[in-house]
Amino acid sequence: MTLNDPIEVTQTAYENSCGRASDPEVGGRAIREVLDRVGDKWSLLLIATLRGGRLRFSELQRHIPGISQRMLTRTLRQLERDGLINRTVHAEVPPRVEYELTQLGGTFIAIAEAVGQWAIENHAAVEAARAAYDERG
Amino acid sequence: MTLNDPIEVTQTAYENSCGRASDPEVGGRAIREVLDRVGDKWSLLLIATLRGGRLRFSELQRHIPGISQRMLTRTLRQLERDGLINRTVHAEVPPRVEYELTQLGGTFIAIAEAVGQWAIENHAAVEAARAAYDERG
DNA sequence: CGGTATCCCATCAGATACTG
DNA sequence: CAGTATCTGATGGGATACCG
Repeated sequence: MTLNDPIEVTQTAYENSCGRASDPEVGGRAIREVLDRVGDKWSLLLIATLRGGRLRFSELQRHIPGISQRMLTRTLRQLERDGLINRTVHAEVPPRVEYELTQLGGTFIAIAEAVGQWAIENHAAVEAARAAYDERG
Repeated sequence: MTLNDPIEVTQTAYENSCGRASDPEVGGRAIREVLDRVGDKWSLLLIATLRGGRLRFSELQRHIPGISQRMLTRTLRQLERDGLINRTVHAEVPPRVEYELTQLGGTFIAIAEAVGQWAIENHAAVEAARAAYDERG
């Protein structure tokens, strides 16, 4: 499979990726690979926030309430290392640093969309399930 | 939703979910809610593994190499509490316990598919980006 | 078979202080 | 402005032993 293949989720591709196919470990590793990359507390949110275009450090901090300076820096560095975002330092005083999704990072937006969408549609059901479970003890 | 439906996300729904809309915090919470639920090391993999139908505890353990008994139990309990899987205890000796996706859990399969698919298509590019980043220092 | 209970360590992540 | 450095408590998760 090449990088230029269209993104379409075929049954075969899924079987290869999710643990019931001939080699169950392939899918397990694939899923955990991507989770190790963007399954943390802030990565997905950062990708989603950068969807609209480049933003500078302080703008990201404002767009993502609750993130600490330390975690913003760390998450940005990790995403940069993984090739999902670009970091541009402008030689000015005061310094200006801008971040934007790479093309590779852009391919992940569909995932972020799907996750956000699922949350909106189903969080009420999950809350209800929790309440029921906790009440039963 | 059936398993073969494409993942379709409307622009409006996305804007509501990903931090550039009128209330940025809504999307942030939505995404982190679902990540807190299935963003851990094993949940998504478990959901993917249960896609093909009900499995008992020991079968799950065999299907997911590397998971400890403790983490399998913990993850199953959490997913059960959140209403994503059902746990059925058969009153037999020796005991038999089976797990299966609920309807709500089934709606999450599309996410698992998308994540697995993305990993397969892009993990080579990510590896290359990492190597390049690390070489530059 | 399908779990619990306990111990232990690595990593995560917030707070705070400092810097080019 | 955009970080780095350090400290600290919280959480994650494996290993092991035991149980109904």
